Amino acid sequence: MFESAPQPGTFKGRVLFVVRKVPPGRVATYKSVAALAGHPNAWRAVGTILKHCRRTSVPCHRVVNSDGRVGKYSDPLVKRELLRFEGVQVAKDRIKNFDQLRWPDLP
DNA sequence: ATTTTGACCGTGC
DNA sequence: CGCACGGCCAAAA
Repeated sequence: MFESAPQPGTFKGRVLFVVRKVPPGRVATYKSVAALAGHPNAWRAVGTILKHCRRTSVPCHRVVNSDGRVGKYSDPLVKRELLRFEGVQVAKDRIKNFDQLRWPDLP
């Protein structure tokens, strides 16, 4: 029921820690999360990890694809709704103003 | 332990 | 816009 706290030292733990920091109304990419977690090329693994992560502990709905598409979810419809509820506008599986909503901020 | 799969990314046609 | 390939990492088979 209660998820264990992110274990620092494991890649998984750092990934969850990073995703937790994503502010509401903003979105992060799998690639960025991987980079912040210390493995710049492990974006694919990030997807695998977030899949295991069920709602409630981590806002995994704020992690999207690099090209601005919303990406998969246990229930894609729910993901769009959650984002929309936080003020993120989505049209055709695409995030509007993607570069501006990205977190961390684009250089 | 080895092989396959996948909530991905980038390039190319 | 669409589709095909290659690449990388962790989890599942």
